[in-house]
Amino acid sequence: MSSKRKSDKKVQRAAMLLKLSKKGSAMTVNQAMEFAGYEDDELGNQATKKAIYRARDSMETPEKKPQTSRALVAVPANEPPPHGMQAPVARRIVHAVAPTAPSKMRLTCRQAYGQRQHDAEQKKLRQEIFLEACNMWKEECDKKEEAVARGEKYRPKSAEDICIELNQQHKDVLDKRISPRTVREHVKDGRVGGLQRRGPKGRIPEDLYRALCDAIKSYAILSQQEATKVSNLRPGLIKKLNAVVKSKEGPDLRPGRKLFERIERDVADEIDLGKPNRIEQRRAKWSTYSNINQWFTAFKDFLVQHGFAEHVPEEEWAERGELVFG
DNA sequence: GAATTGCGGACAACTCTTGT
DNA sequence: ACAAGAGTTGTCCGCAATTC
Repeated sequence: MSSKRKSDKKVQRAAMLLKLSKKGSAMTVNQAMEFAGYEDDELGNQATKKAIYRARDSMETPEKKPQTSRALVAVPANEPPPHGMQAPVARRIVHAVAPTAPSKMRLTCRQAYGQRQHDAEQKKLRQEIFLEACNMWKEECDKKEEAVARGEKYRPKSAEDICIELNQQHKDVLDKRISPRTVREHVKDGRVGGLQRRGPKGRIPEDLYRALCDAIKSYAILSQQEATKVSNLRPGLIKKLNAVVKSKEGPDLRPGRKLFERIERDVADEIDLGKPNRIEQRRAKWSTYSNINQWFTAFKDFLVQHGFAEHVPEEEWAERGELVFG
């Protein structure tokens, strides 16, 4: 077989893989080339890639990519959900292995709370890193502009490189990397404030929304300190929030659990609505009168026993106090 | 060849509808 | 009244094509 025919076969194989991968999972052209038998040094060849694209396009039109449900990972009970559940790479792998919708598996309360807290922390961290990337790239763009104005040449660091650098720096703590695509868009549009949440804007003004978050946070923290309302804290809060929504004039808000869930997501890293504050509960227990009294009695005995102080008879306490140091 | 951009799917947050 | 699913809409971001 001639080398040309061999190479044609590889192009056809890669094109077929690329086409088939569109049906259930996304495969990059490089991956298709690897599977088709191309060597590592051939993977960067643009001409070959173009030939593969042409071959793919000349094949019959692939079926429309089916809608896939979110990747759901089964988590053993009583264990927090694993980190990295939402990594984009993982999503694609799940699609490739199971294109049909997997049956949903409910998380336990503890897993769900753990997941919410983890998500909120990740959101904050990602926001900070994203802002840093935007600032860095903007600085590079400004430098380039200034250099051009002076008639000089300046090769700016690319958004891609900046993101690679930051993602590498934070790879141990960041589940989902930041994308240079988004950094470029934000800087070009002059957007400040970092990543915005997806979806339409809510109807509640920002200051009111923050006030609601603070109110729920305070209420939850106080309840947790009592450590007595574990079982009904969440539903109780939903009912109270609904009552507030219904009683106030302003934006047309409908009562329901959705608003509460939104607030819960936003404050999840600061409180945990599913558990009593055991540490606070213990602290409260320690700080009772009898405990403090016991500590001081023991401390008094220690001081007298080791000769740091002298015990005063009870009838002289009013005049000299309970202990005399010296 | 590296960097950027257009396209489109995925996703998230919302509203609306329907069933209980 | 409430829960759950469907539908809608705006944003994010991966891929491939295009530009520099």
